[in-house]
Amino acid sequence: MAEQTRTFIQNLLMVQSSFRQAIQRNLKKNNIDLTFEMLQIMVHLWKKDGINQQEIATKTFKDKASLTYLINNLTTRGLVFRQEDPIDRRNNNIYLTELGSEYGRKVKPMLQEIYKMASEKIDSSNFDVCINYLHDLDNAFKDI
Amino acid sequence: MAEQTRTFIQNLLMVQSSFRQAIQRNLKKNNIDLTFEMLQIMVHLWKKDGINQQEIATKTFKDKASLTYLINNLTTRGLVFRQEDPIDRRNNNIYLTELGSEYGRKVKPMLQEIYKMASEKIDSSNFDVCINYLHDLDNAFKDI
DNA sequence: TTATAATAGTTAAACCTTTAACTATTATAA
DNA sequence: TTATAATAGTTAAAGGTTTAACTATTATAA
Repeated sequence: MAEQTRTFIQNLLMVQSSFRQAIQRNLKKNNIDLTFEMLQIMVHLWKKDGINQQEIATKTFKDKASLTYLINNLTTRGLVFRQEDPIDRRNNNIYLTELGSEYGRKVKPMLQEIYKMASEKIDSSNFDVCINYLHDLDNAFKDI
Repeated sequence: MAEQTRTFIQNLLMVQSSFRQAIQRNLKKNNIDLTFEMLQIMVHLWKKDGINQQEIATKTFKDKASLTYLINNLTTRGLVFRQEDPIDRRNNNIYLTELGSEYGRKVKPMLQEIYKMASEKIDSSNFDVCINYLHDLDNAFKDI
């Protein structure tokens, strides 16, 4: 029923906002000079660097033009650098600097703690149902 | 468990992105010159105008500074106007213009159709569980 | 092989968000 | 009553997003 979907989206945007604020608040509290968006990029690079901008864009649901901007900003801060892929010269592979890796050792535990604290207030038995709900919505919107 | 929450947030951001794109796509298809953000404001005004900027900000999970910007933009397009509240002169009450109301008669059915189409692909029996999941997450992040 | 299409990235312009400092107004407590 | 706090809104600066047009490179099909 349409009104349920409307309500769900409303609440989804609410969570997106409170999540964002929680992240920003904790970055600040820990004196970490990163924006929410930069962090989104870095999280993926801490898992695996040397991936190109388009891959990062896809993983973070961002536009490739946003990636140009964000990678510029992260480069300026000395956290990452671009390296042209010798096999396919259209690609810029993005690598962490030593400083970029170091940030990870500080920030990843902070993130883990945030997720852990949130998890303790959630009834995890509903996880699968809720993830499916999100997937169904995502597929629906992609076709509309 | 923390990894579930991490996954949920990831998927939530995915849905937020596909929802946004669906809205933008359909606005464009129907030649409606509104951004996603302007639409968020207008949706609330079509329900009830004469509310102040802070109320709109709260309802849309936006900052009051964003509202100043967005109301300026909507005013420029001739869709709304500000009116100082005579009872509490700190407030700007926002009213629809005739053009703003007219937009609603075109855009509201489009939105309703989007929600309706999405709803048809969702198992609505899980709605309550999923809304509660969102509320729990929201409360958790507000405390972190 | 060569023309064409697809892909990765950049740029510029317009738009939106966030933060902090600021003004104006109203509420509250000593 | 008056000083103080709280609330609504604005502003400026820095940052992020979106779109379309663009370049460079690689893949594909005639």
